[in-house]
Amino acid sequence: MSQKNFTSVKGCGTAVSCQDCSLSSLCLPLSLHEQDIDRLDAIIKRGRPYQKGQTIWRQGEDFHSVLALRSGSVKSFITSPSGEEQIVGFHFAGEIIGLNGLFNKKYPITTVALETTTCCDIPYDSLDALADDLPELRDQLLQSMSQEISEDQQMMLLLSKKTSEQRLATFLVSVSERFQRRGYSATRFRLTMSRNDLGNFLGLAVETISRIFSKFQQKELLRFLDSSRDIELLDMAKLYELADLQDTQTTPCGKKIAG
Amino acid sequence: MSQKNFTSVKGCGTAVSCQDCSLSSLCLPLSLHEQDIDRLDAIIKRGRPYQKGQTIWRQGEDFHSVLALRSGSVKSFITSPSGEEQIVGFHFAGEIIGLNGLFNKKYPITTVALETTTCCDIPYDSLDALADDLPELRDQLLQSMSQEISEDQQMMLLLSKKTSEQRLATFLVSVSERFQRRGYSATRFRLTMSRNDLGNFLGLAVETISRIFSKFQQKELLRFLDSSRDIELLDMAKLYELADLQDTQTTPCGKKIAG
DNA sequence: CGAACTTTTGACAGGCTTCAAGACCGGTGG
DNA sequence: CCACCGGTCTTGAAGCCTGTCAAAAGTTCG
Repeated sequence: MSQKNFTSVKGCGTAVSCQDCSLSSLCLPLSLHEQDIDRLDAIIKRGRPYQKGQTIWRQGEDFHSVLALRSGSVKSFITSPSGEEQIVGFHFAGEIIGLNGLFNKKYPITTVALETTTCCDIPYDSLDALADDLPELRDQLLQSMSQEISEDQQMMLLLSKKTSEQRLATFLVSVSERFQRRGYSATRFRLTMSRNDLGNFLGLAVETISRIFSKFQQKELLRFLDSSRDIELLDMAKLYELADLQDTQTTPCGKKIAG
Repeated sequence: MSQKNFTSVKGCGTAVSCQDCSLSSLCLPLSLHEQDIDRLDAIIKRGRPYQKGQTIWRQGEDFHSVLALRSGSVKSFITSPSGEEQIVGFHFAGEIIGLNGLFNKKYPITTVALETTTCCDIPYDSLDALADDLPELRDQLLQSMSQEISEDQQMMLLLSKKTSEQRLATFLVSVSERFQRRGYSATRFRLTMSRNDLGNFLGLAVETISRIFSKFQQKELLRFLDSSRDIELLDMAKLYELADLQDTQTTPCGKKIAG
């Protein structure tokens, strides 16, 4: 099964500068002046891609930089002392991850690539220094984190109050909105995470995820294309109704594009 | 039933400046110079106390300021379109609330006093201006939010993976640590929230909360003093074991003192 | 092509919710 | 001071949603 186009990022090759990157409007929605963007551009390191399953950073590791995802997708999870794992978010191209390593200067989560993933590495020391001069950048960082808090709290509501059907509907609608905002189809996309990951994230067993997907197909709310990972949403209205979503500004089930 | 001493805050009357406030080491853990504290002090407004049940701000309201709680306690919750409410945190004296209103310039949560509560009002415009000059203050704000993200994510794990007993144990141990850090007893304190609030927060029915408390009393893990709100923890070791807590830096079930 | 993994589907069980009723508590007024 | 009332808390019984166990079908990749 080949990677679908709508999850890949074009026009942002390894040599491209921030200013020319097609993601700049996503990962740099702040109103930076051209020269400021150049300064940010100067501190960014473009590393080699992470392969599927590769760990980007591990919980407890020293915090050193934040990453702007240029293509691909990742999952982040926390691990309890007894070994229980909880996925706390999926992230796609155009999103910035790792900011929550700020507290305590250690990454509080483990982040793993769900597919081949490329990203821009932004050393935090440099970012911090740059933020000294640029109030807009500071605001951007604060807002990103503020938004993440809201999203996590909506996840708390999901995990605490919603039924399995509502949870999956919420997830699908949220992901749909994120893709749409990024210019891709809102109704057809690839789920790069396994059913297992999905269940873990939504607080459900794998089997339950599978069952709800089957039920949704019977109800003709959605269907799968070539594989069980390529999905088409057929009845957005019903899905939205099921989801009982807060508003269009923040959604649970992973972070939207900052800003 | 009179208010227990260990939840009240002494030496921080209405006329006291930040510098002399007994909470300064809690709500101002940042390494501000004396003159900087004076500047912060100057922008803080000390309003009249909120009564039990009174709303401090409502979800969707325009964001204008953050609050430093000087005494009392509050609960914060989000409301879904269908009216479902989810408590996302309890806050006690020495904690700063409202920072997550930053994103979108609206409060994403409703906050209500659980008892008579006094607080310092910090207008965000002033705080923002002050942060321009004080890198330490900026770091403090970022770290507070970063910490809250970690705590919310541990709540996700709790809601997604833990049993009812583990949830309640986690809550008790977390609250205990927060009180201890503030200099109060780690084993005897007053639960200012109702069983209903507790259940809502932990994703359990009121009846379940009640049943687990009974079970914990049978097991002699804890006992209640005069009322069902005044608790004494008898077996911290067992409670910790049950809780399966991440580490001592961040705990779910509400925010610790920032810093 | 085969091994390992993922996904689906069925049967059953269990933890928690729901429903119901009674006990307890805290505040009010006679 | 005490009786009363509304709300909170506790306890029991029954039911359901979701998890667990098991097995088969589908998918991926060397």
